[in-house]
Amino acid sequence: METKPVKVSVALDREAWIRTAIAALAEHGADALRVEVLAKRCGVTKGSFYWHFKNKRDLIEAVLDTWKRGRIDDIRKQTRAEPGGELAAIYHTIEVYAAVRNRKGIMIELAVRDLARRDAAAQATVEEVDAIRLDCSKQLFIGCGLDEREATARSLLLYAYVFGQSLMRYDRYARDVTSLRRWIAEHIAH
Amino acid sequence: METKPVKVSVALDREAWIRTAIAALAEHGADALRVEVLAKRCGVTKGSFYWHFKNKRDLIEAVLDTWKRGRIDDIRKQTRAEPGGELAAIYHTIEVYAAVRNRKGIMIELAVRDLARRDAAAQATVEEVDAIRLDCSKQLFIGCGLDEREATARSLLLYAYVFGQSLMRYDRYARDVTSLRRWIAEHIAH
DNA sequence: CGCATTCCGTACCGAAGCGTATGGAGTCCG
DNA sequence: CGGACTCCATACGCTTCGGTACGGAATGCG
Repeated sequence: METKPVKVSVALDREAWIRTAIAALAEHGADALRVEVLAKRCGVTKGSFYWHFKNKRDLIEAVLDTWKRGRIDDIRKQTRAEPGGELAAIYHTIEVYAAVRNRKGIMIELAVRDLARRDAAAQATVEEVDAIRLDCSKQLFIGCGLDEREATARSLLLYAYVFGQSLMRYDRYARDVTSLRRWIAEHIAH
Repeated sequence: METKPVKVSVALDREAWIRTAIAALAEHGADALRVEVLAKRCGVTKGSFYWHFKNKRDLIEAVLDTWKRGRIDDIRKQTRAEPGGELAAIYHTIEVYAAVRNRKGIMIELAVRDLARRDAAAQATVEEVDAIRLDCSKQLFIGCGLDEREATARSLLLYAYVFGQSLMRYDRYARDVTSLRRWIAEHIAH
């Protein structure tokens, strides 16, 4: 019982490392997960790191787990649409990933997907999150009255579009990017 | 004049390094561009590398340049559609990036885009290629009779979809992935 | 007070990375 | 034959990274 405050403190510091790691992931990509670099960022040294984590792999898996839980929570929130609000939820999902705002979240998303190309655990994490995302989005489309096949397809198109769009820079491609995005969002939604 | 055969040979070896680098890029991602690793792959040592290249940066820019020229050539070919064949060219473009086949090309594409997030030169290269791709694709849609706004939007949607789709694993998402992809391709094309 | 636990700093090791210097084998050419 | 040039191997220095070992300050607790 008396170990409770201690463990809380430990958990906090471990969480601080994970938060710093995710921030580094957002700013410098997947290869920014270097122990001494993160230590400097935390204002401590490696000694602290190897107290809280078994090794680098331990941190990576903790980061993946934290990221996964955060994504799943977000998905649940966005999908918890009252009947009749499905279309609005769909538009909201598209807009959340529309570059400008939420840039940090997008950068993390891309960094994790980059990790997934060389790391089986990251690959599994991404697949799990994507499966939930696709399914929840599909339910929204079904709630709009679409049949199974169309809902499935539109859901995949939605996420493939938002991720692919975050890989590109099309500022100069069109005069009115906002109008462009709106057309696409409408074309995906219905 | 007599230096001609020599220079050809030199160019060939330099090209061999670049080809090896691009192959490593496809297999192990952006951080696979390491001098000694590539040297082992080429069956030589660093001594050869630093004869053909000033430094690692020199190789990266050569790789980017080679990739850029290859992409632009491909785009020109795919877009050189005879009048009336625009729609077929659009479908072909989508199918080329549909994961299964051409996996190597997709992996290179993702690796270069990963580089672009931390490297200004790579960023510029990607932007240049994307600009041409989007423009050529837009012309195809215009050739199908669409107005400027819709052609612009569908073109962006097309490329964002194919890139984003290559970031995901949706094998288990639907029973008939082929049917899924066909629905989406038709929805993007018209 | 004194001991144990928590948390972190320091020092060190081996591996791997980039880049340089230098020599040497082969080739071309007068 | 002999020099010059091409291409690469070897050896080295420097830095960074992951990981371990150990010590020490701080804190809590009997």
